[in-house]
Amino acid sequence: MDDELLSVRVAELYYDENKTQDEIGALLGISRWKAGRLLSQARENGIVRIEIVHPRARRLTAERELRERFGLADAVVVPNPENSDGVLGRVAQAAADYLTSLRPVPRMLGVSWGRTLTEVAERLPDGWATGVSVVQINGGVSLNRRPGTAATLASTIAQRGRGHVTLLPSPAILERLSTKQAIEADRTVAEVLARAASANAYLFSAGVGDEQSALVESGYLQAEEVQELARKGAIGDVVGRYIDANGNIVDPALDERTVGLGLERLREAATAIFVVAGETKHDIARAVVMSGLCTVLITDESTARALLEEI
Amino acid sequence: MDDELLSVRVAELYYDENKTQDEIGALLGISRWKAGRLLSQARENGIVRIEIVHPRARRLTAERELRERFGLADAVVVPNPENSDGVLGRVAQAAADYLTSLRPVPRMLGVSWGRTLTEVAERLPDGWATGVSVVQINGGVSLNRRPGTAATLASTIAQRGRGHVTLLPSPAILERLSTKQAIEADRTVAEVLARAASANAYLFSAGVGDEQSALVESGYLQAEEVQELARKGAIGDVVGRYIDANGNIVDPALDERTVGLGLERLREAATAIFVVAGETKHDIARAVVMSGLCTVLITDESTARALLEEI
DNA sequence: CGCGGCACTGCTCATATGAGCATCAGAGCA
DNA sequence: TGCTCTGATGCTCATATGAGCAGTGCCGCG
Repeated sequence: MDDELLSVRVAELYYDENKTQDEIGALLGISRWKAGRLLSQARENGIVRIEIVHPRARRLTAERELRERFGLADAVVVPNPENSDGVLGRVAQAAADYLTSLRPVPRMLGVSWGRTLTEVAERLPDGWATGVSVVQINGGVSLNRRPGTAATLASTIAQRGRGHVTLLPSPAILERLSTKQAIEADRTVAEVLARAASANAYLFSAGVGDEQSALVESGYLQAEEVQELARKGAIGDVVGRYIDANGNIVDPALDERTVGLGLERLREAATAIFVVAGETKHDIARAVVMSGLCTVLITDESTARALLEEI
Repeated sequence: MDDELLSVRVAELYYDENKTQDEIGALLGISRWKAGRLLSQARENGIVRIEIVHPRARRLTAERELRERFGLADAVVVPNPENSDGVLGRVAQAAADYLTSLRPVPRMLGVSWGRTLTEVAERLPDGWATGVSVVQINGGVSLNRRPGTAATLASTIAQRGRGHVTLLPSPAILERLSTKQAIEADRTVAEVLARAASANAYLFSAGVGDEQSALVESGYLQAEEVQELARKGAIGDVVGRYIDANGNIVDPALDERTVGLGLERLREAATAIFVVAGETKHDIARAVVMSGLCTVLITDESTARALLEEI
């Protein structure tokens, strides 16, 4: 009987029959230590596969690699479910879990909006914090076709955290620079922006630069404008601002007309939690992570692998 | 954080990060014992799945149940491969392994023939035994369309076991009873049959009672005859003899014309190794096992499950 | 209000396990 | 043949683990 087969036998007796290595040794006519060594071999060679099957399980090895590779403060990676839908839910759940156990508890939390963050908000348990101030970090009131999502999301997070919300009463992108400057000068808006800049933690996601983008759906941009941005190298948007693969603003003029927290503030934040899920967002995720826009990454395994597979 | 989620975290740290339960306790702010308990829970609830992936792995739990349920001396169950072909190979490999490690080494081994046993013979390692006498237990020389398989199989087993083979020089089934009696009376045949009856171990498989049966393919029976047998309740054949679900001979007249070891000899044998694989053979496997035709069963997991699922 | 039952906790102690080390057998070579 | 090197073996000992037990707090019930 060759060594590999013996490994298999030992592994079977140990894991399926839960015998002790001593018993296994006696049974197979080998010493206790040989049994132990064969067992380690079996684990190393992948003959024994140990898997943690649970929607809220994580991939700690990938997390460690991400932290090291990109200098992140933290990373959370959840396994992809069998059928690819449900990823968003899992990642959102992980983000909710992360927020809940985040220490120190953030006093002021800046949030952006979008489908991903809505899912996160819905999964936050009641009482996830006590007395958190939530502030919107980019505009989006009223023009949204599904009205109120942006506001609802932020206020849900605040309510469940036993705190209050400050909404940013402004469109995300304005048509004219002068209007943008005017609205920014307005005291109510200026105050919100100041609060946003002073938050000690941020929670945001990112959009892909295509026609299904939330900014297009909400009417802030035309499909053609997005196509033009893509031609200029845009791969997606973060808090309403389009960036290229290096994390740079693609169209400074457009960016000037965009109301909300600047990317430089995000880059210097102590805690910037980036939540991203799904095959379509691999590229924008890479841009965000590589250009230092976040300190914490929460994502799915397939995205994590894509990030780590880089040479 | 609820208990289930905590279990998941503990399992991750224990199995993915191989930390000790002590470390995990410190990390999650629980006692070492609580960590241990959560780990057992995780295993019990199936959150942790430990699998042994190897073509030669076995299913020891099923084996134990089979032994207990059917009073077998031994049972070997191999996992079904992903794609259903390859089962026969795995089971044959298991049978070869079993024979190789069988103690006491059989001095005289009675073998039947068929595709399954051919596969077994091919997988026996050179030198699997030293000086084994192999004897055919049912007829089949010459009429076989793939000539020599039956003989080759037996002599391969003998050669690799450093022994010699005794072939049964007779058709499996004769057209007339008188011919059968005459050939049985012939000294060369009678001697072989006597040797067959005196073997201390048997190795055999079974055929399903349909038109693709080896007995039909070899020309011993017509398709119509098999259909007629099926109408009478036959579910398959063992060493050339057709039996019903209870293990009884279906057609005594036909059985009288069949040359080879009787089933009653098989039933009283100290070691009768039955090798069977594949979905189509579940019924015949059940008949053989339930009617005590074998003392050792070697099969695949799906067949084992079918046998055990009985009420 | 007091009591028994029950689940859960953290302990003690026996046992199982892995790391590190001395020993040994066999291959390769002078 | 005798030598050295290498890889495997079985040991000692420190550590990790699980079984069983006593203490604790909570619940429902009289």
